[in-house]
Amino acid sequence: MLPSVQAVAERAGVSVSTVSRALRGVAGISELTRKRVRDAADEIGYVASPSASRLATGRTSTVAVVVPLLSKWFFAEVIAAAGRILSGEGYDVLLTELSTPELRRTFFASPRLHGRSDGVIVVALQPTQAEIEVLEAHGQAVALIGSEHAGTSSVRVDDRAGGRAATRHLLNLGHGRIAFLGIQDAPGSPLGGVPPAERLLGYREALAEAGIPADPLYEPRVENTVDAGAAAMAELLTAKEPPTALFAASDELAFGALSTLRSAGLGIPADFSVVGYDNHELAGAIALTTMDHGVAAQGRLAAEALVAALTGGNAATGRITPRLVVRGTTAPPRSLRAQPPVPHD
Amino acid sequence: MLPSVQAVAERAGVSVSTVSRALRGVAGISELTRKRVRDAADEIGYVASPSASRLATGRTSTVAVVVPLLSKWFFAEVIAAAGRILSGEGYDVLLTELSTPELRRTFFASPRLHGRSDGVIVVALQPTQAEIEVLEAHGQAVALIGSEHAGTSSVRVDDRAGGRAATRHLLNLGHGRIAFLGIQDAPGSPLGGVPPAERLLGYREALAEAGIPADPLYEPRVENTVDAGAAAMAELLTAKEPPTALFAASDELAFGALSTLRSAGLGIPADFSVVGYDNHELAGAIALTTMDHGVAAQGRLAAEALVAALTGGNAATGRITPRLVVRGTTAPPRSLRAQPPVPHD
DNA sequence: AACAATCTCGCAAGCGCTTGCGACATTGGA
DNA sequence: TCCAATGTCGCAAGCGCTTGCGAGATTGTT
Repeated sequence: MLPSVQAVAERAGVSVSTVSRALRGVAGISELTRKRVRDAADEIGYVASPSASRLATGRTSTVAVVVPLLSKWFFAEVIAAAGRILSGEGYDVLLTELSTPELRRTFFASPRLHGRSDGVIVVALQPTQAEIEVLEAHGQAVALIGSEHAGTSSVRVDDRAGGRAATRHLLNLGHGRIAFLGIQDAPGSPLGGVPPAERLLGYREALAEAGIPADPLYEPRVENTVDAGAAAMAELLTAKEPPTALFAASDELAFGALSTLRSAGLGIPADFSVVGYDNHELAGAIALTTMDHGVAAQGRLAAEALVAALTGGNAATGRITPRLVVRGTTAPPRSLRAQPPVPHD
Repeated sequence: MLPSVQAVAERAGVSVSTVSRALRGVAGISELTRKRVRDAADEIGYVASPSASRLATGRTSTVAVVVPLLSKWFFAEVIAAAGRILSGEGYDVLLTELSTPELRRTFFASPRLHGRSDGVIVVALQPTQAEIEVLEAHGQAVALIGSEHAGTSSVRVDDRAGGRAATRHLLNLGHGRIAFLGIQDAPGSPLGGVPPAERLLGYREALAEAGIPADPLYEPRVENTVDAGAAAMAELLTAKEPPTALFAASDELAFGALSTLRSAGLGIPADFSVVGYDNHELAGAIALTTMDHGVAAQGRLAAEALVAALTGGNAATGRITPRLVVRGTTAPPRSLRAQPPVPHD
């Protein structure tokens, strides 16, 4: 039991209400007594009991961050970025990992957060309209990352543009046979929704622009893990006419693909080009060419939107356009490299 | 404003105190009325206000997890593992990132956590005895990861044994010139303490066992990043007599070293062997031989120890012995490979 | 000099739950 | 049949803070 308002009040010779107002900067207290109170509080090391003030005000100054899988770099990075904004604004951050469909279901069904947080940032997971409404019914302001819904704050990444850019980069290098390695929810994954197909659409658009027909065999979709990426790449190499380049929908998939390519004896980027998606913390270490979609920025924007909503603003949606980061895994296909450039026309 | 005890009490035709006791399983309530109360509560979707019960009981059912840097895999993994235990036990988990010395200082100086959490898991950061006492003075039970202090729970990794094992692996392969790449706090890092020198000690021990003198030039220490690892490796390659193998104190450093080695044209593991430390999520993707020190287990053990302490147990310390995971970055040195094995005596 | 407008601050009633204590009902034993 | 044990439940006093309202004190106006 640390000192209470009582103690401060006595020490400063004022009432508890004055202490409360003085310490929180409420108007109607003279500068002089305010200072006196502050000093008294400092002297005895007073700090208001969160539970008590939460009970009295009904606000918790806490926001929950909900992710499907904490240990993946993307989520950790988002949380870190959001957390910095949030704690800077005086909010506590409550962490919730919904790593199984079971957890996910009960989370959205029960009033779990009620009275625990004022708002929640939902990362990926693609909550349904109904699920969002449940959260709101329990007094939560909500901000979305990786999905969007009319009327609720969110940060939107233009993955279609990203997909286009990645693919065009490969096309511009001269590749004609470009495969796309997409993400598909594993059974038992908590994501509960089709992950962004936008990257695939961007890929197809770019191909169409170049007059190249889409080929289903070039569009495998697998679970988002290194191993799955490796396996899928191996599969692609067995095609009658294997691709000369790969656009992977995540860096992890790209990592897997690269490891398969390397152990297959293919030179990167001499024999095969790969571009990833994320600009993972370790993409640089592997020299992976990839799309940076501002992961930290996503967290930051969501946090800012939520704070705004919590302080009287209304729903806002941030936008991010991914940008290409060229490193060492992309180059013109071998077929083009020996011969001099063909004069156009 | 969701339903309160009042509402449940009226609906069930009992007093609020009975509702409270019935719902929390306190003895002294007949099974019949208990059920009646439970039903009433379910029907109107009642859930107790955390703030109110926290205020009344003085317990928060929350534990804080404090890390220096959230976005690093190690910390994310620890948090994830600890979080699963904690939420399984009914605790909320509060996240605190102390990414600057400034944040670190004010965190340990102020009663930040007071009334917010019942306990705290401090990961790395190596808090001083005094800092721990401050936490305890503010009513926190504490569990340590990556440091230890008499009387407080902690999980201890035998890094010396780990260092020995990694180095012996290299020695056993026949390497004689083995460098150690250690971790050193960057200025401005929040760690605030010398990171585990134990790995270095283990390395030296193994060397001594083999009768190989330690060489300061073979023991650079750098910031724990991929880039720093890459730079340090480059430096090592300029030695008059460069090493043929490296034991890196973290996988990130190893990643950096590998990238330097590869771009230097050295074959891995043909020309150079590397063993890391962590068994990073992506170590497999790179086929990195490394020491697994049960990162998730560390989080789990700390959480369990804390829960035990919170429920009346006393300080416990978990122990972990790292184990070697052999992958593709280690092999006998080139010098040994051409010639047939020498018959031992 | 008198009165209205402002400033400052204290009173007291909550916020929604927990819990010690006592009242009443029920049961069993003598 | 009477009394002591036991079992169930309600009363009411907090837990520590916030805040509407009103009382004095202070300042400015005419």
